[in-house]
Amino acid sequence: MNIGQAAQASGVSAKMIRYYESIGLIPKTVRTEAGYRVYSDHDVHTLRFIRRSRDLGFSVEQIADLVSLWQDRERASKDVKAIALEHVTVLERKIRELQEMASTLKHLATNCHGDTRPHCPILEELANDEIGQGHVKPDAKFGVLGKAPAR
Amino acid sequence: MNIGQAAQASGVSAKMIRYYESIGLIPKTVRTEAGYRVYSDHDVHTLRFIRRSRDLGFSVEQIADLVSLWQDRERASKDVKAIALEHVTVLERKIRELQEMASTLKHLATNCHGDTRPHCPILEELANDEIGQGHVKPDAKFGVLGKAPAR
DNA sequence: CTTGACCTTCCCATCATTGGAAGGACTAAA
DNA sequence: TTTAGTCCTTCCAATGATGGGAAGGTCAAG
Repeated sequence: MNIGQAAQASGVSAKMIRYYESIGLIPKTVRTEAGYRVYSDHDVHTLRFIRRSRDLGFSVEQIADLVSLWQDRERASKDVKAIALEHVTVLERKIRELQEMASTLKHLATNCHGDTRPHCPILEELANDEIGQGHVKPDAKFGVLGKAPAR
Repeated sequence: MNIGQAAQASGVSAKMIRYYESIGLIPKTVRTEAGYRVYSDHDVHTLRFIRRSRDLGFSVEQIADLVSLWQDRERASKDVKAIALEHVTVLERKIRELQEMASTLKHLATNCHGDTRPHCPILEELANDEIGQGHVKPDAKFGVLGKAPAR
């Protein structure tokens, strides 16, 4: 099957399939004489594995590890579990950061009349020189809201 | 004061100050004869406002709106509140997505022995062809974990 | 043989941020 | 005064995962 059909069947866009190939996450496929990439059901199975890993928020780097463990029949399940739990830790830290932002904002918004007058505690708080550098302090490796898988 | 001191005082890196200037979030500063940017306490105040907005996860675009409302003495507080609440909505959706990922992973990890044997429910689930396209389905505009403010 | 849907590669944009190179400016000490 | 070191300037590139689009080749149906 061609790349478009593999994309359809796996839920990974053709663009991303080519990208995954280019970075070595998936091996280079067989090509037709005309240069078209050809995919097997097995390839689609792998792409689905990758897509579900993405859906769970794993990075491409982690997915590479997961795929190689998946294909290794001698693997130790603790190696997989370690990746998963490490990721859970990151997710939970992110969740806490976002929750702190949301609760701060909700609190401020609660105290804001939201009418046509200019007085606004939200702006006052943002302009408050008393609050130090850190406060919530997003972690060094990951930001606030990222860019999109966007299927 | 020079850009380095303004960076120190505001918690916004010199790099970012130049960037914010280049995109018009802050106005161009006065320069010394040698071309050095010069900042006042007022400028630092604005930079702190911006930094705190970033800490709360607002996008640069939203911050531009907030800054202009902040500087507008005729503003209506409802305009500020609307931006804040819109952002809360986004944050909360993001939180739910991450929570779903984390709980799925924790559940899978619980069922994984995590020993030296190869059997692993985590990989089995990732490889499970029964699960459809969407399932958790990260939203279209924002991804899983983004890049960093990283102070 | 044409049309339209597919495929190819290549480059660009996103978002906020960091890193670094090349070169000029300033400051303190020798 | 020279020199070392730190600061500043601009410009270019990379990050991560993805989409958009152009220019051009291929294929199947009509």
